[in-house]
Amino acid sequence: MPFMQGLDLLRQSGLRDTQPRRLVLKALGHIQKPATQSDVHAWIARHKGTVNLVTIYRVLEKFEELGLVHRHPSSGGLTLCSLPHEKGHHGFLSCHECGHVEEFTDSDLCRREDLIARRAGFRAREHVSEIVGLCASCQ
Amino acid sequence: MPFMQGLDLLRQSGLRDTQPRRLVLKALGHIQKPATQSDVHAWIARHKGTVNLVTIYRVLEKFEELGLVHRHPSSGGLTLCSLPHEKGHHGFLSCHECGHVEEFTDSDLCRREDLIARRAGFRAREHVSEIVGLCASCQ
DNA sequence: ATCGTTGCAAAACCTTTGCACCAAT
DNA sequence: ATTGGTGCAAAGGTTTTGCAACGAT
Repeated sequence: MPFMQGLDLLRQSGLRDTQPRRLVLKALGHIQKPATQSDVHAWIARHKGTVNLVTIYRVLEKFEELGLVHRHPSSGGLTLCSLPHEKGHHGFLSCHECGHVEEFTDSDLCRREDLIARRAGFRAREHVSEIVGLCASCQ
Repeated sequence: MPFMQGLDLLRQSGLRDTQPRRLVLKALGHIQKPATQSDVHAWIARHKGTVNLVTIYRVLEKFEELGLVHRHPSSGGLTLCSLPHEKGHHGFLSCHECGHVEEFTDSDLCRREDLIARRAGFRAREHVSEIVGLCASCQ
């Protein structure tokens, strides 16, 4: 149950443990692909739950602030963070066939990016990176 | 005139050379930051031009297909491609202070990304990368 | 003359806001 | 009891669509 971590994280952040938040967490945990607010809404409805779409916007906004949910560069969709304890920059691997997404961290990649920035006179603050391709089971 | 390349590219692609397309190209060439369709529309209006917003959506859609315009990962804004001849993956450096954007290519970064993908069982097809920080003149 | 492009109006969508009520602490 | 969270209705904004007219070749 990867999404049980979410509830702990909520409490730690002083947020209340409510039904809508639990359901959104559960939905994201099952969908396992970048999803829109509307996808989450539909998933919950399909599973006999009821959460107002506006609430889903607000819940996901909070989750994103907490770093519990990430927004994907290319699709704009949202997913549960799968590496909630790893420090540093999180990159994404996305399968363009089945939509499967994995996160990764790689310090060599980070260092390289910092170097590129420095050479251009930039002081890097954050990185965004996504690798799109075919996952193991889609090849 | 970096955006004069655009007209050539249009002809090469068999597209017609029209006033709206010229104006959009000119606007992007001057704005030099990630811009929305509405930003481009406003720029043109401010410079005594008239292009319907719907047309701007359609023009930019075409430009993006041609690779003449890029969409930025973090902001979603559009910019003229500044490295239209460089082969391979284009990454972005963006300044979060002034909005200035530069593109870069870096084969070491690409190789590293391919390696990360391979280790996860992915076959990489395309990369998205953006480095957000402070540009030289904003530090 | 042909057919790609554009403008207009409207529809369809997506996201945000205000406010009253509800519920977790 | 307090205060954060939620639902509802409505507003605001963005993007898309259909169709007739226009204009580049």
